[in-house]
Amino acid sequence: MPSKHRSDALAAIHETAADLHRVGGMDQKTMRKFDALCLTPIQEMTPKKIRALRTREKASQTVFAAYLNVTPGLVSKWERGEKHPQGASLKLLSLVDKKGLEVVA
Amino acid sequence: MPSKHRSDALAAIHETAADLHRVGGMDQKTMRKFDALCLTPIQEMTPKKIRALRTREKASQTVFAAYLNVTPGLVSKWERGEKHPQGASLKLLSLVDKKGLEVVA
DNA sequence: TAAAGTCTAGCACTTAGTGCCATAGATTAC
DNA sequence: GTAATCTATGGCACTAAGTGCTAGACTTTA
Repeated sequence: MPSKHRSDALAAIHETAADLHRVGGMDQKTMRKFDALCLTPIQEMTPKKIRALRTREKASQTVFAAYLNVTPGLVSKWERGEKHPQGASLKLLSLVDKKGLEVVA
Repeated sequence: MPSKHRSDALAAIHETAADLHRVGGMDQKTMRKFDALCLTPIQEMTPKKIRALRTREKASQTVFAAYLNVTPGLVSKWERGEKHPQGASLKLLSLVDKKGLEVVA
């Protein structure tokens, strides 16, 4: 069940080939919508994936939490399925998944 | 009023010079606490700073929100001071502030 | 003139996230 | 051997961040 706002970005791209051909004429300031297309899709994060991610980075829950600017207790809850990251938290986890902990340092 | 968990990372570092000298002997897997020290401090984000940040990146609220995986409405609320980003959201904004929108693409 | 993008705004609502504390199993120090 | 520290779980109460929806006004593009 993809939430509505997820498709807002996609909705912003209901421009067809006509726009694409125009991209060449855009200066860097206005080709925002096109950039949005290049966002890495965000997959859901299961408890197992989160823990695997953290252990892959060889960080304790406390340290991992510090990197994400959240509480250690929350990381524990994520890994036990008590709470489910979404929005900015999910984005941050995806970032770490893709690029490693260092990028958020 | 720095929240408690903010100092957890710092609390994890109540190791003195004795530990620091030991760092040389640590392998990469266990020098976590030391890494935590290198986290860029997170400053609070005022509405003005958020808007300045977004306009600096030349993104509409909708596109900006897409990057952060939040709703456009929330970005609007941040910029009007109706809601205050914290935790993962704040971390994400700080990241964009420091490294630009591209790093979260 | 219409269509679409941009932002504000309000309202109802859910639940993520915090704070605190107590427990217990590992490690490490002394 | 035992005290300290790190580790993680778990519970409980609570706040407010964040979502969803919708309508309005303004500006830009076609």
